[in-house]
Formats: sequence, C-alpha cells, structure tokens
Amino acid sequence: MASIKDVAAAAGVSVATVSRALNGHPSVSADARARVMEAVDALGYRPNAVARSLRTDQTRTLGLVISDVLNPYFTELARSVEEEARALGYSVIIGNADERPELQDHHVRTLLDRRIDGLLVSPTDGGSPLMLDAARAGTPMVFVDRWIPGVDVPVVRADGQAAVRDLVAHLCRLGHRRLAIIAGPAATTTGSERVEAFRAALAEYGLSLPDVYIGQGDFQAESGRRVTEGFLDLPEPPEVVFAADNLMALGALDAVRARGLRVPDDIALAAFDDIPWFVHTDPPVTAIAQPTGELGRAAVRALVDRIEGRTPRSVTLPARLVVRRSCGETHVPSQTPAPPTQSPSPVQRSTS
Amino acid sequence: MASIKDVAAAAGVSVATVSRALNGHPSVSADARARVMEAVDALGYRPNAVARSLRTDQTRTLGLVISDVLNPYFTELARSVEEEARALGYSVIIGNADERPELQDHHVRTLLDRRIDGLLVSPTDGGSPLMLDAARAGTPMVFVDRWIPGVDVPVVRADGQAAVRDLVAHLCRLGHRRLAIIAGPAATTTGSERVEAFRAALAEYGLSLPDVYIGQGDFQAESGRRVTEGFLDLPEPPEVVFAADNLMALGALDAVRARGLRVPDDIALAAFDDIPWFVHTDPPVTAIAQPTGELGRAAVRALVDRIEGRTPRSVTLPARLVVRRSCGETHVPSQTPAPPTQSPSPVQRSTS
DNA sequence: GGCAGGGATGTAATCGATTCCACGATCCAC
DNA sequence: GTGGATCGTGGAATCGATTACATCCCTGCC
Repeated sequence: MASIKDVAAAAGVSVATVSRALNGHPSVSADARARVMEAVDALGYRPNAVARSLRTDQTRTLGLVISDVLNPYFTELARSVEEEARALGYSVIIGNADERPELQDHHVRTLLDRRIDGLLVSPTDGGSPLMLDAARAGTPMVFVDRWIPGVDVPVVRADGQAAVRDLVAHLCRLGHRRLAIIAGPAATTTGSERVEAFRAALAEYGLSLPDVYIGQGDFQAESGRRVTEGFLDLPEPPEVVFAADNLMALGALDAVRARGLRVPDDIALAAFDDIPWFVHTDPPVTAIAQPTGELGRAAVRALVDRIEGRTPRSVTLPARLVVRRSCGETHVPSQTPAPPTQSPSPVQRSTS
Repeated sequence: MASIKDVAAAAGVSVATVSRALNGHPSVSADARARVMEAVDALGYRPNAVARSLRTDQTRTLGLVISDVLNPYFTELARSVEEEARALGYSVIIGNADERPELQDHHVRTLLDRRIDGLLVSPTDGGSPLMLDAARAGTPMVFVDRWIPGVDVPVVRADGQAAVRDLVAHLCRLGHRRLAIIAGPAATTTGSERVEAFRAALAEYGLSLPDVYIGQGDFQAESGRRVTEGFLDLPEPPEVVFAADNLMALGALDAVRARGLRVPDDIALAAFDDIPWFVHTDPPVTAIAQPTGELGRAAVRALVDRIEGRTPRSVTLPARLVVRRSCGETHVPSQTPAPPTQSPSPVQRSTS
C-alpha cells in the first residue's frame, strides 16, 4: 500500500509538502498541489489513519458501549449515534455488553487501548472501577439512557415518570387494581427508576406495589418469561404486567401464550420502550415510547462538545405513552379521570 | 497517559525490555520482569494500540459492513460475528450501510483507512469499484449472506431453495394459487435469488409468476408497504404475499392492516428470515429461518483463515421453513403432497 | 587461562504520518 | 540597493510501540 513517501517521490516534492497539500494548508503552490493530487490518484494513495492518529493523538472515533444489540431500542440508538457522529466527522465503534458487566469492561478496555476520542456508555451495572477510573482520568465520556450516580459525567436520557403516570391512569380507568412489574437489574438506573416511577404513580391512585408483584428481571426475554410464570403461579396473580423493557415483554408474551392464556382478557401487558413490532403483535402492545433518535443525537453532540473543549450539557427528554390494546379496550374514550394531585400529560393514542 | 517510556523509567530498564517483558519474550530475567510488572501496575499503563498497529502492521480488527442495523437478522449476525471474533482475539468494527451503496462505500473506505486486518461484507449492490479494487488488491475479504458474482472472494451464506420449495408446497396444500413476491433489489444476490427460487418452486407446481406479482422492494419496511398496496389495488390481487425479508413483511402487515383486511383470511403472508417477534405477531408469521449464528461464526473463521495465511473456504448452510398461521390453518396435518420432481426436505413445524 | 556460546539488556532504526524550524527566493518599500 | 517581510519548500523531530543488532557478562569446556 502506497505511503506518503511514495507520493512525495512520484510528485517530486517532500513528504512535508504532500502532507500540507492534502490537509489544505494555504502555503502550497498551485503547481505543487496539482502534482501531488496527480500522484495521489495515480497511486490510489489513502492516508494511513493509524499513523495519523499516532502523530496527532486523536482518532476521530467515538466508542459506544451498549447493553444489548439484540434489543431494538439499542439498535435504533446505535443507528442515530452513528448518523450524528458521521455528520460531525467522527466514526463510531460499537461494543455490545450483552448485559454482562465483564463484557462491558472488555469493550471499554479495548476502546480505551485504541485511544478513541470519547466514550458513550449505557452502563449495565453500577460502574466498574475501570470505567470510573477512566472518567476520573479525564476520558471524555457521556452516559446515555442509563447512568451511574455520583460520577461527574453528563447524562442524556428520557424521563418516563409522566408517561408511567399516564400508563397507570390508563390502567386504573380500565379497572385494573393488581398491577405488577418486571423490573430490570437494580444496579442499573433504568432498572430501579422505572420501579420507583411505577410505585409512585400507583400511590397517587391509592394502590400499593407489594413485593410479590415486583419480579426481578435482567432486561432479557428469558427473564421476562421466568418472572411472568412466577406471577401466574401466585395465589392471586396480578391483572397487569408492566415489563421494564421490550425484550422482557416479549418473554412475558411467550409465558402467557405457553399457558394458553390470552392478553388482555386473562392478563394485561404493557412495556417500556416502543418498537415497530408492537403494532403487530397479538394484541398490539401498549408501550412507553422514548425519543430514541433524539437521545442518540443529543448524546453525540454532548460528547463532541466535551471532546472539542466546549462544555457539555446533560439532556433529559420526555417519554410518552402509546396506548394500544394489550391492556384492554377503552370503550369510553371520553373522560380521563385526573389523578388526585397532578393532571396527566397529553397521551398519544396510537392509530392501530 | 503513561507510555512505555514512563514504564521503562519507573522500572529502571530500557523500553526494549519493557516491550519484551510485556510480550512474553523468553529472554527477560525474572527480576526485570517483576520490576516491569510493578511499574505497569503502579502507572496503570496500557499499551497504545495505535502505536503498536503502526509498527506491526496489524490491527487485530475485522470490519463488518452490514446492510441495515435495524434489521434483526443483521443484528443477530453482527452479534455472532463479534462473539466468534472475540474468541479468536479480534475486535470488530461495524459499519451500517442502511441499504445505501454510497454509505457502504463510506464505511469500506474508513475501514480500509484504519487498516483493519480483514473485511466481512454483505453488499447492498453489485459491487462498487472501491470494493472490487480492495478485493483485487488483496485485502482479506469474505462475503456473508449476500455476495458479488465474479469476484474471487469466499462466500458464507444460506441456501433457501429447499425451504422455498417447502413453502410453496405448504401454500399449494392450503389451496393458494395466486402467489406474489416482494423482491429485494435486483442488484443484490439475495434480491434476485429468492425470486428465482420462488419462480422455480412455483413451476414445479405448474404455477407461473407473472410480472405484476413481482413487486420491487428494497428490503426496508416502507417498500413492503408500498408494494403490498400495489398488489391490493390489482384487479386480481394475489392470495399470498411472500416478502423477501422480515422488514418488508412488517411493511406488508402495515399495509394490510391499514386497509382493514385480515391475514390470512383476506391475504396470506410469508417472509424470508425468521425473527423472535414473528411468534407474536397477529397472526404468527410463517417464515424461512436462516442459521444466522452459524453463518456469522463461519464467516469469521473463513476471514481469519485468510488473514492468518490458511486457505479460506466458502460455506453454504441450509435454511428451513417454519410454519405458523399467516398462510392459513393446516387442518389436515397428515399428508404433504410431494412435488412432481423432488421430495421436500423435512419441515419444522413451529410450536406456536 | 582463553575462548566459544548464550543469556540479558540496551541502542537505535522503523512504521507513516504531522509540524516546527530553517532556508532560499521573491517582492516591496524606503 | 538593501533590509525586512512573505511565501514555498525541505529537513528532521516526533508520536509509542517492536525488533534487529550490538554489547556485556557469565559459564563451561578444552
């Protein structure tokens, strides 16, 4: 593969001139520039990014460590991240942690070894020493979706509180009283926050969230299945299962079907994270939708701000409820009973 | 960030000794090795992969250019690729082409600039000059899923012919006679092959595939919607729509639902590529499943063989039909009418 | 005792770029 | 005509590793 020396030789100039010509430096004669370009074309020369990175100490690359590539939510996030990064002149290297802390560490480590310019992380746990050290050492970092408290790193996330309140209002209106949740790992913020938001919303309606109605999942389908089976085995099973992510909802659907039961007649289902497939499941699933694309773009902008010396800002965007049929039919689409303390935010009603 | 020089200074040895100690070179005294390790720990030193790559001319990184991250099929492929690569000591950088040839070229170019050791590609088109040149120039390359004819590059793919024949058998048994297909781009092998396999299978049953029953899609949901609407507007609409990938099937489902029609009563649906969600759609979708994980692993092994000087082999694995309810109920699960010329391969019947 | 052989280590070249500094040429102003 | 500024260019240092080669010292054998 041709190097800058070959180009210099072919163009009859020094490597310094080639470098300047290629980088748009002003003081290069038109003649020299033309000869360089010609040599570049003739040789099919492309600058070696490895060498360049070594010299300039920047890779123009962002690392993105997500919790699970098989989760459509993260996949959409990854797509928007790459898109925005590309627009800003950066590449993205994705690391998939598969919800496993040690795998997450593996990716953080190799990304750091590659001297990426900045790191976007959706942590699978409370934060490994490795990640915490990196943050303290000054590696530009931004948390997206999930975050780690007590670390001085900007966070870009969606706030689901209002949407969860809307969901509970919807559920109560349909007459449900025994509501259960499949939670994510307590070590993740999204794991604990969603439970707390749910509990708080229930409290507003005078309902409690007993421990037996809190199932411990891990954001993967299999755990949704297992927890749902546990719920169904209860002497008094819940009337509604709220899954804290879309994969656990899929698992719940599997479990319900395996018992020969029907949603929403036998048990209602709702999920956090809306995905295109929810429109076509049987029945269509009521879900809380995050502005995923916006989240990804905002996270990249914050990270690049940090990298390029500007001050990054944390961003919180609202999630919203999308009502479908998995919690029962709303026969009276007229009045929504306002919760005691606070009026609900506008609810989007899906066309399906 | 500490460099090898800092370690050398702290350990009181030369950089050469540090390098040797870290790379397990035999002729390093136990004493020196210990002092180096101590210094490494104390400084939190990690070798700079950029510098190392420049010197050794290898990055231990594979590039993977896929057609669409939002497609669960490719996402699963990417996961298995990364897994196998990691097991073999390589990292993977994913480039998402979004089914756009120019974006594919962008990723191939930046991957090449980064001097990745090898490239795994699922081409979105017939092959850009860039990619062809890279292959000819000797860049280790392997095609996965889709490929480009006439290029001397190993191909790892699934053969869907038998499964498509099984599908047509299933469809005929259910009494369907007017079968249509939503094809992928003709420039992709999977785009044209699936149409040909379908046509050939129909021929075995004495059926033809008229041009109006071949819709031109692009493997994205929106095109599936558009093509399906076209089919429904026909004076004589097809009884079955076979989508050449799962996203176009999703679009078809959207279109059918928007008209207030029902699957399979008004129109039957089948898809290439099986995904977990197909179990829970309304109705569950009959699909042709590829051994995706195996494909990804085999592709990595072939590429690494090529990189490390062994001879890579092309691999073709069989796809299989998974029958669900989207084509109609099979009330008589007894006898399958054998096609005239060839007996069908075993059909997996889904538990759903 | 001397020399060969080999183990441990250091010096320095190298990978392919960027960039500081120096130098020669040109040009303008005084 | 000369001094100084400007422009275009090349030489060489540099980034952080790896590794060929040289060196030194110790051991063992004749």
